[in-house]
Amino acid sequence: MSTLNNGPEAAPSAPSENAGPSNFIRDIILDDLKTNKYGGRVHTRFPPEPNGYLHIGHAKSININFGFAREFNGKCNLRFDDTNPCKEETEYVESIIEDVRWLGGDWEGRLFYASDYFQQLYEWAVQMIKDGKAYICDLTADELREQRGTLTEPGTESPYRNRTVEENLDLFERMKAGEFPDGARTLRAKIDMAAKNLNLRDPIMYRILHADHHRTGDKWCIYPMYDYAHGQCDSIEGITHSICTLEFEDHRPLYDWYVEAIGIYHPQQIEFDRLSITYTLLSKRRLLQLVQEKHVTGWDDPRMPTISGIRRRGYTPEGLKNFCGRIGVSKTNGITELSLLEYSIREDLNKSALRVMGVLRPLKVVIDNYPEGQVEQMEAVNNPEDASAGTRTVPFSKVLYIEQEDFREDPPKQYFRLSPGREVRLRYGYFIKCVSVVKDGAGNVVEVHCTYDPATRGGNAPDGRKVKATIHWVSAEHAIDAEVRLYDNLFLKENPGDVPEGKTFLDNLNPNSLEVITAKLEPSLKGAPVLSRYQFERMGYFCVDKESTPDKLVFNRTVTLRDTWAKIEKKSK
RNA sequence: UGGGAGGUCGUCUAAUGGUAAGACUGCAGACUCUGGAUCUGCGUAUCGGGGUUCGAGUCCCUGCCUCCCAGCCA
Repeated sequence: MSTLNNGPEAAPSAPSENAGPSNFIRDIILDDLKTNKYGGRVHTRFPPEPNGYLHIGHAKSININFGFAREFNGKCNLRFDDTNPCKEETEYVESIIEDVRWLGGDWEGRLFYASDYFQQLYEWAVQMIKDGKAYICDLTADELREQRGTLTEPGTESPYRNRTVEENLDLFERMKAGEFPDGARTLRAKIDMAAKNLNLRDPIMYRILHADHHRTGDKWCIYPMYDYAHGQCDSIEGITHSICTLEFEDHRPLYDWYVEAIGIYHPQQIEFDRLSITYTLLSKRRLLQLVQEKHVTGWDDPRMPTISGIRRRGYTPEGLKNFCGRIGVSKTNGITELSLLEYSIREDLNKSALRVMGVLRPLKVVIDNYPEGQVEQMEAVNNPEDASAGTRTVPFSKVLYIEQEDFREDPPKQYFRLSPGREVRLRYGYFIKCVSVVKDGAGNVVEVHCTYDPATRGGNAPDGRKVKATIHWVSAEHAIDAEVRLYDNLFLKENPGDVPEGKTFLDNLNPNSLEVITAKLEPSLKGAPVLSRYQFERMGYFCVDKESTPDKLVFNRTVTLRDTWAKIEKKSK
């Protein structure tokens, strides 16, 4: 660390300059590098099963696996764990590829499938049979379950455990040839029916499944189990650090057992904690249920925590990456607050999103002393955080819309916005003062009349007087309509899975997670392309939805801005 | 009551026997043509009990709590 010779030509110090806070996996890698355990290599893999769409939890894993590869000048493969033909589909493969790429994962052409290795896996199984390490078992699923024992009691050995090698070979060959129906027999590893770890009680290596596989079609009717496949796939690909989630901790002894039994290169499995976020469900099974039962419009519904959903919602890869950096990596199973995710997204959007004015819930304002028919082009800053984003003009005229919540006939204490007799600034416009209101039959204010001060053009008063509020607006004549979809949490409870007897997570669904309104937007938004992101000043970040058309703009609210006033108001109640 | 893994501010993460730190949240304030952003300040934590040590979040013993495991799922 200390360089005595720290002149300009001094060698760069330790490779961990951009490493950020430490975590236990990085420590392991660093240590392996130091001891030259893998010849200086770092090679990880991201191994999704194509049985659903990727979600934020996977983003964490992607960041870890591709991140370490990048950090240590290593490699990260994308590998589909497709050993169960009954659940896996090409649609999922395609969405996963798109999502990993969007998140910045670069597999550099190393796109693999467990199914690429079916033949090799089969040959190793034959080898294990010949070595007396595996046998064909005729027990039914029910019988097997009974004989497995329990958490506290050992299992009993299968009556088929001691078949001859010849008989096992013959039966396995015939299993492969399709002679037996689904479930009739299995190939089992001969380990120890009394093992404390249930995974070691003669686990199943192959099962018979007469099902079409999304890639191999009907070539196979026997399929390897996850445990029998995963370590060997890692081994074939030369993976050094096989990083997975905590629930596989119990499987590591089996992972190790297989690669040792076969006698091949032995990668190391390392487990970290799965991500959970408040008010959010991250379980493929339940997300699938939400889709199938149409509680949401699809996997990419912007309320879904899927990558495709949050992409459509307007989240950015950079924001997600920052979030992953903040949550860290450990082995404690905690629950991360949604506010941290939202903070990370806002942080990125604040730097990059163009500012525009849009009125979500319009209230008509007439400026009594503004010349009828006059239109002025007001100059507005596109992004105060980025001068290079430049400026644009926004039309100003006699009749405007402002936000309903920016006017109060009876303003509470601390309310700075427009109210009778009070002067506020229209952003990039003029100071206006409310002189009267028009009400409907029910007594609701439907129109506000103001006067403007021509000397305040652009937003500043030459006499130096101040206003306490600046509000956004659009010119009624020039505004364009847009559908805006306002989202709230999909679930009402911090932990959606926390349900009383007889209820399900569906009972925690937020009935108001989506509100659709028609907003009035400044005309510069005309033709905004799908997926483009904006900040509607003072309201939040919004993203053009894929259903948007040139004739009908559709925006999704990505996330609101921090709203100090809402907090004050809530507190005073 | 078997095996495995964990327990540090409200939340997430650091501290690798030597001053318990950072971020988010919350609260207070400054600034502001976004009640945004930014800035400043404040607050709260080592699961309990023993022990080793000059010194323990860290090592040892013990107790408590939480999570995972009995798919021919991954």
